[in-house]
Amino acid sequence: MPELPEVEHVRRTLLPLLSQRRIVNTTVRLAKQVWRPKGDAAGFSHRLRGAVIEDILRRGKYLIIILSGGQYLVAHLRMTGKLLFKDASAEPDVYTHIVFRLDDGHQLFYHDVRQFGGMALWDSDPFIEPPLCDLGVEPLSDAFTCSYLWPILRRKHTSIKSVLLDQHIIAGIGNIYADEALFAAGIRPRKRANRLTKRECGALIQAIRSILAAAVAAGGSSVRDYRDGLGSSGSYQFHHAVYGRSGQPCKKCGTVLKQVRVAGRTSVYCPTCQKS
DNA sequence: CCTAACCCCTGCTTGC
DNA sequence: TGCAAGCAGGGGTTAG
Repeated sequence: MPELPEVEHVRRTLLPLLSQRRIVNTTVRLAKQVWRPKGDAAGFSHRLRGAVIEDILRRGKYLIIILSGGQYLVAHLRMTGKLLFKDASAEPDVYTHIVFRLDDGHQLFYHDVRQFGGMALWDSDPFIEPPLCDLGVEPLSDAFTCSYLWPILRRKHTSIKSVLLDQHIIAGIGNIYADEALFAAGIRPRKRANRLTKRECGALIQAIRSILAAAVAAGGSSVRDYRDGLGSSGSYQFHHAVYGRSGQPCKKCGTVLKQVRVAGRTSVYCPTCQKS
């Protein structure tokens, strides 16, 4: 469940290690994880040969590796995906589905137990086409304001939690940070989006900003699977107020935290601190 | 257009 | 102790 903070931390750990490295060989061990050209392991590997990694960007939960020659390697880790920087002697295990060998002998492993993630190779600007062009605002950018979010909330009849998880509205929030932000803003996950007050909208934006920033600084949350580019855990899970704490006392008021299903996701909240 | 449900997948947890 | 069912969930797709 890498969300924005985890993906951003992966980006930051990998960038200095991969920058200016040339991909000398690519081995695809599970073709379905090559999303573009779809399932074409040979074409994917062939086109990557000799490409130099120039930069790594992030948009929402996507990583965009900028390559020489006008190519772009776009990765989405979904639930259990990892991009791991390995030395020359490392051997891929059964969950390592793509192996990139670099000119300095190091390797980059795409590792994904549940095989939900994947990588796409573009030979033109991927930002102007789906799925990247359809993503909503970056929540840590200056564009994430009440004047952006409030008009959207007013026309949404679904739960506020569904809105936070909708990548077309805000890019990068997943189940962990949706629950944490709603707790910090004092709003229950099942509350209808169009029932929020403008004050609550403002509080929610502030909560999302501060929580995501703190989580990035902590290297993300390692709940089950998430590891950064060097295989290290993050530490923000120790700061979770509600996620994964159903049945335990609220850290603010002591009330037992409740668990409900919202938008098909498990959601934990404090019945006292969060208003419906 | 909008919203909810389903599906993909494997490892871990739960319950009998 | 063993085994099966349930759960975890991002996002594309399908159904209503």
